[in-house]
Amino acid sequence: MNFGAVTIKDIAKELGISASAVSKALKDSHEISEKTKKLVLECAKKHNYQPNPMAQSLKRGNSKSLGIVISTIDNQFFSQVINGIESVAYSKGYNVIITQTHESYDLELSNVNHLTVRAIDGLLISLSTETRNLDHLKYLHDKGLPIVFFDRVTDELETHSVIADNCKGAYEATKHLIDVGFRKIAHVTSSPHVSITAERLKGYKLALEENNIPIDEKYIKYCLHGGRDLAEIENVLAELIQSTDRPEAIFTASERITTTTLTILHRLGVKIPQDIALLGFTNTHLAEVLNPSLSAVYQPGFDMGKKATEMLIGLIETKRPITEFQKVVLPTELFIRDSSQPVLISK
Amino acid sequence: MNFGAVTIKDIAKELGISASAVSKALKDSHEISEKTKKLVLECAKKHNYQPNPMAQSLKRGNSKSLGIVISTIDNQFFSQVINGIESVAYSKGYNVIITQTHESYDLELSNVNHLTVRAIDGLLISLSTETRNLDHLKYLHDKGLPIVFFDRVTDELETHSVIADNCKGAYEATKHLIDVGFRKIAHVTSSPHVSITAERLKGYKLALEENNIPIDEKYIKYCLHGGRDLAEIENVLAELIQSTDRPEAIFTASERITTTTLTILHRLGVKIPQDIALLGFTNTHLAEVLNPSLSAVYQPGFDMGKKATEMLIGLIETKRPITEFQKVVLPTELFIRDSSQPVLISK
DNA sequence: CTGAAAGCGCTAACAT
DNA sequence: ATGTTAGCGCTTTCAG
Repeated sequence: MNFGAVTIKDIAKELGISASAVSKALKDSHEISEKTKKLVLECAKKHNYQPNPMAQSLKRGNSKSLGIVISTIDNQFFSQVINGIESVAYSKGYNVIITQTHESYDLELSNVNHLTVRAIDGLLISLSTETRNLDHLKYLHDKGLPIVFFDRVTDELETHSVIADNCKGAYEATKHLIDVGFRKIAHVTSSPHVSITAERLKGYKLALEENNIPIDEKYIKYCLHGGRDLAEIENVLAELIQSTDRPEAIFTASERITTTTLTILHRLGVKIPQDIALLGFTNTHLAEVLNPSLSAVYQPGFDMGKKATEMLIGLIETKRPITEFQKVVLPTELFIRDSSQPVLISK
Repeated sequence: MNFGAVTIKDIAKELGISASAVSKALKDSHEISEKTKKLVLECAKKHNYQPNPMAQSLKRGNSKSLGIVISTIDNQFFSQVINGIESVAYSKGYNVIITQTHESYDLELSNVNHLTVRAIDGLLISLSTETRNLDHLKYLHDKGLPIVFFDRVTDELETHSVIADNCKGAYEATKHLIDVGFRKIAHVTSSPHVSITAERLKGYKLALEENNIPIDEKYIKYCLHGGRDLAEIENVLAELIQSTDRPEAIFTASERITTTTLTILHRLGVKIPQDIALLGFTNTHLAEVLNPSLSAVYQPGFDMGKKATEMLIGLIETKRPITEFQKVVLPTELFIRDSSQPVLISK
């Protein structure tokens, strides 16, 4: 708390004027004389006066804070998003409360509840892998809470959203694998109920179709919990590797699945890219120093956070109700490195 | 905000009783009849009553939130610390406001100010690399704000702190490098004004001394901004590499310096460990799949956050003033991988 | 057992 | 130009 805080009352008393005069002077009201203003400002500075945000919030009915719900902070992509969010939130006087779902619906529910109980002015959310029922968000949205979705979004609520161009990113990635000569390309992805899964899958299939490669469902593997635990991805990879018709390349669909796949293949002694090539969505800045250097689809995490927050604050601060909702799509970037090359160019 | 929120007043009106009765019933006061309590509880549940936290805070003079100041969230070590912090904060009903200094004193100053203005009940801080003057924290501490330091700490304030056993971690790392046969061991570290720098340097020197290796100042390189930008580390590494007496191994002192060093050496075409061996502090879960797999000193980030938060909440919630302050030291773990081996055992 | 009233710090409509 | 008052939602004496 505002320890030993000086209040408006204290200043009023010291100056022998009323509290409301001080309040008005502090916000440079036209109905206060210059002399008094100067006096008040000086006194406030002298005592390092800071308005009590609780009192202001109670009065104004806002909290100047934004809630964020993501799967986990311990993830390059999301920490970049958070950096983007903070870069605009702080400059507009909002602070930010981050909560993590760890891909669990129950945690998402309790986090959203916790946040709204704690009084936020708006919510930024990337849905958990498990989430299928959106009633908790619809309820709040109907009550008037501004919400902006990013990354894992939904069409069930009418509001703004920001995503990467997942379909195109996946398309380019798959096309690259085809271009360098692979035809048996597996796709390891998250739960089919998550928006990004569908979008990335679409891009993957598109690239195959365009190149007359039949889509083989046994090469498409879902991790229902988004790869929250290693075992989930281990099982899926074991199936692919032990398959009689083993894929030549794997295209992985998320930060965690990508890096975990690399780790598991390493442990299994599967050589990349000789035994199996690998390319995946990841924002790790270590991609070029991995073994082998990792071909990657990079998402503009920082910009995504930035854009989502701008839109959210727009929703919060606008007077009239919004009727037009935007779906912002940000481009991804494809980085070709060694892990997706059919012949390893060793250094 | 609590959108369309039901207040105590609303419940009171609906039930035809007074607001204070409702308030008391809600906290199961002994001076309210069981019958009324049941009525109130039912009504509250029916309308999904949530107390307004602003009003409660204003009344109680606390905010149930903790401020965190770290250098950056985009860092495995710190994101693990945050996970630890949240694990205890939420369970005790506190929420958490994270701010980043990006190693800048000015940002630290404005963040700390922002946080206290926003009314926090306590502060968890890892000092920025640039910070030398602690007046901003002393001032708040004197006013009674509970503060717990972690990671980069100071002796200038009398309060709890939690650190890794940096000296021992550095000692073990250096000793390992000596044991496998290196004698020319460089140390690339952060600013000499930061606590962890001194501690790690001490361990480094201790290991050298114990093995009768003279300490050579030209092998000790400081990054005054903690390696905030690449160029800083590039310069330092260039000096080491171009030295006529090039070191055989480098021991790096922080998450960012370690991973950046690996990246730069890669780009320069310096082979690890053949040309130069590398071992450093890092918490990245990708260490084993780096090229080469990276020998690392691992800090218990999660436990550090957990412990620091437990102590902070202890300070906040205790009635009587604390006189005994603890300095908790958590063990590090050394992982030997390929990057520190004099002969690479290739797979 | 229940209610009335005051007050946390700030603001704004309404006096003066 | 300045002061008075009421009230945001909740808690806590203090009366009844």
